[in-house]
Amino acid sequence: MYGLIDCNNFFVSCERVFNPSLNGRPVVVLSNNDGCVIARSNEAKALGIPMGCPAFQIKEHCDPRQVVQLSARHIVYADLSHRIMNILGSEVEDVEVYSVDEAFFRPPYDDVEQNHDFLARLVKKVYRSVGVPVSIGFAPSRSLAKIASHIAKKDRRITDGVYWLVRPEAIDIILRRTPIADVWGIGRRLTASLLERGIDTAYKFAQMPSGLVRALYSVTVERTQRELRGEDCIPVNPVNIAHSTLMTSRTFGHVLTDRREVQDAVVHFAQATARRLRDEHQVASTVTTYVRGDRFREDLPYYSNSCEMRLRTPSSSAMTIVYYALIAFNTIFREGMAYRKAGVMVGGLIPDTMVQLNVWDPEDYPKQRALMQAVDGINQHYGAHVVKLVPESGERSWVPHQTHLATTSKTLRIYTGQITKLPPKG
DNA sequence: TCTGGGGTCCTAGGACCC
DNA sequence: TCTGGGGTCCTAGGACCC
Repeated sequence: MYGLIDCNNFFVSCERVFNPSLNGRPVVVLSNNDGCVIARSNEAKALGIPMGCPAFQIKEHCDPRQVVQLSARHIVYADLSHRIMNILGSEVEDVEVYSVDEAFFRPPYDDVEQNHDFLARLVKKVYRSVGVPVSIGFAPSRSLAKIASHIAKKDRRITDGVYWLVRPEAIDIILRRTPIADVWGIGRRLTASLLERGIDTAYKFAQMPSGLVRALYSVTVERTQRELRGEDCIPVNPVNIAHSTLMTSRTFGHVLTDRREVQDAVVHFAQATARRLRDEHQVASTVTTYVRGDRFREDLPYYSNSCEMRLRTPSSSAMTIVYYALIAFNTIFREGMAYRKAGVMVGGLIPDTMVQLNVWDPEDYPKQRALMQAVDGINQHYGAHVVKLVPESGERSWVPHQTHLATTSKTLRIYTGQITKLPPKG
């Protein structure tokens, strides 16, 4: 049996924790550059604003003046997420954090009624202590738990925020009412393909011969099908386990053409990625830099390219990651092109305790490691960017804009890292 | 005027080997 | 005329997720 806890309209709910006047109003949270809608309150959903809607198209769905638009503050959301996951971890076993606003877990009782009561209390406890409303579903498989949690969310009044799908007859009834597109793991392409075959509900999909599903699509899709039949077979990677790739990328606030300006961004992304590597106690075997133009500007030449570098010795040192990211950047940068986005990705990650030193490597691994520890220590103490190792111009002409940041109290600005402890004078 | 960021897994096909 | 067979490893690209 699996439980799934899912935060309702998570980013909007987080903003409401700090600004209760947003309650009851249509609120959306916007992605970087205030580009797309990435979270909607129920009121905003009711106005017909779709997920992923570009901000400038909100007016096609309603009067934009009635909608509160907020720039995303992911640091705040991550923190509230941790608090919720900690509460969950203190109440149930086998928590698998699946995303910032979702986690699977094992419900504690054999009896469904007992579980329901216990989890309904958990929903209340999370709301009381963190202020974010959550929904919980539980079922024999994760895919069914997903469907159950959606019902729990939708019919909150009658479900206490908890819904279970356990008896086969009940599962059948619900699957008949579940559009195929709503099944976890069935995206746009698969939906289109299945609809062509007349498969429009989760129930019809579950009834297809497994061999056919396997032959037409893949083992992944077949597993999803078995999940709907109540079999537990999706190996959700315990996210507490290390990543296998890490990426930092941004769409710039505007198109850049100057090499220095784009390079600035690449250096910044490489440093940020190296920092995350060290936080995870991992080292990278490859570094990839990519750049691309603005896919919506037909008046500019479009160019997109990437280059992967293999490191002689896996590393998490900012100097090394930046060094390779810049070699890759210089390989792909073309004068005369217009750049709107860049990113640095590291791959082939392994625990930093497992590095094989390469005797031919001129880089002095232990020294670099000690240096990075010192840098991280200083930055930890005095605030994020006191010490940098590599030249950034400081102009940061690439920085995305965020014009709808919530005005907040000083306490919250400290809390979100907008104000940090200053170094002592002298 | 304005269109996000960060991940995972699977498969097909090529290189290479015996 | 005839031109093996099977295995592994790697990579690029597609599909999906939140």
